[in-house]
Amino acid sequence: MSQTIVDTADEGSIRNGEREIAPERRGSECPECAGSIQHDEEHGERTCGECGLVLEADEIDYGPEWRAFDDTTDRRRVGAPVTPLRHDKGLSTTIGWENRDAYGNHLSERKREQLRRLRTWNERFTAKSAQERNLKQAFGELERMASALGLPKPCRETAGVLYRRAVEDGLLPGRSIEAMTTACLYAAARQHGTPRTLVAFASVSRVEKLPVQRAYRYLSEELGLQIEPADPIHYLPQYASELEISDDAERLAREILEAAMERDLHSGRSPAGLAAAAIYGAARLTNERVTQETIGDETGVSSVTVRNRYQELLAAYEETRDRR
DNA sequence: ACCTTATTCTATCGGAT
DNA sequence: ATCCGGTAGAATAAGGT
Repeated sequence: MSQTIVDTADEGSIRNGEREIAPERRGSECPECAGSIQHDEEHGERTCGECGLVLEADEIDYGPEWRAFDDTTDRRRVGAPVTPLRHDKGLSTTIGWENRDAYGNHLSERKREQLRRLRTWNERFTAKSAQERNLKQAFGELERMASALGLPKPCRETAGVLYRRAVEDGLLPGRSIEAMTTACLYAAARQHGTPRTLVAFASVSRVEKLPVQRAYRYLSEELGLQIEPADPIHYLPQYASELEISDDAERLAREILEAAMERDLHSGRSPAGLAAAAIYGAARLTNERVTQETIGDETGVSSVTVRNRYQELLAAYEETRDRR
């Protein structure tokens, strides 16, 4: 949470001119309804507590930078980040099997005994660090995929923790590291309410969708993960920004989805599809020109699904609206 | 592991703007 | 000319046996 403070302090200077955000938006009140702004670090968003308006998504990661920007030697920001993603340095030693010294001479019985004990222990340590190397590689992959998908830090950490548990519980044998890391990240993203579709993960991962899916099932089964179906509303911020939809439309889409959920229109339907359809419906209501094709391309949902969903979504929305 | 069912996808077309 | 809405059949997901 200390990061939250850093963010708000830096924001004014860093973001000046970089984004077209009206000054009043940086305050703590929502420009629409004057509700208080919640800084939701987990979702990487700043949202209004009252109306759900998302002011900013996909925030900058404020981790340590490892360098100083000014001409002083002050490296205040340097410091080891304490994170579950740490691993050991992977250093290890190998001891040869021959009972000879560096000149090829035979060793005394006493020395041989000593070497045997050393080998035994070295074996144990290197076995351990082999696992650490495995973790290191896996964490590197996690970072790569997470940043490709714009997933915030807490989410990556959860993924790291999940992966470590998976390794410790011996879930890895018979499965590729890639598939398992991807599965962990997928699970973590859903737990954190920043879901991405499996297809999206497959596109940044080095493995196909199927092994990832298998690994995910296995993972959630074995670790007893309780992950609820993704909430379509969580897809809205990313879709809206990819499609360059106005804030108004995004908020409208949110209302549409809420109305739909009241009527249980969402059960059995794919969350991503619902979100895409809500965006389309909202854009249509606010007279923003977006074709079903474009939505489909950007969201990975087919245009057929978009049109099938958006009509019933709008119907539900209008009904709820009329009752007020 | 296989089967069932509901949902989504691909491909396609006629009609509307 | 492009977009929309609908349809058929294939593919896929999830649950049950």
